[in-house]
Amino acid sequence: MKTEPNEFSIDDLKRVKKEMWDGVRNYQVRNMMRDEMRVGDFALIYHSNAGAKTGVAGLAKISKESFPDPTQFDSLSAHPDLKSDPLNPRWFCVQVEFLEKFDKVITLIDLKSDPKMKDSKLVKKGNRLSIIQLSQKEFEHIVKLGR
DNA sequence: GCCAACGTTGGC
DNA sequence: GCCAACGTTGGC
Repeated sequence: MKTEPNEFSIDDLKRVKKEMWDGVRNYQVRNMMRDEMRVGDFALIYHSNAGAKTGVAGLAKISKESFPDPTQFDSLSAHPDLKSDPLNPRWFCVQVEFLEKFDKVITLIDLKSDPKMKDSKLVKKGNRLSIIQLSQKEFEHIVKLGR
């Protein structure tokens, strides 16, 4: 799950323990959160736009399954969607809970040069989704690198 | 700051 | 439904 660390980082998640993953306004990503994520699923936290520290920063888990993203109805939020009907909401989010911060960031450069990651959606060009699915093996490999 | 690679919008 | 124009993302 991508986040810009100057907006919300793994350190912020560690401090607040749990956070609503709101603001997603992409249908594919919404569908992943709404239809596939379940309580207890693991999620790697990825720092984007972080210069040399762009990469995977830590581990979290899903602590609450999808619910309507309240920020879509808030005209003062960063991503209001006034066309979304409160009785039939368009956007959903999940809640994420901190598990651990990795000792070092596994940089995108590391991952791109890693043969075990060569088939991963994470290193494929053109991916702009803020949530990217990994295989079990890819996930376990990154966790091992992080620890 | 640049720009490729998207996704969305809206006229037709 | 098509597609040009536009806006956004995110690595570099």
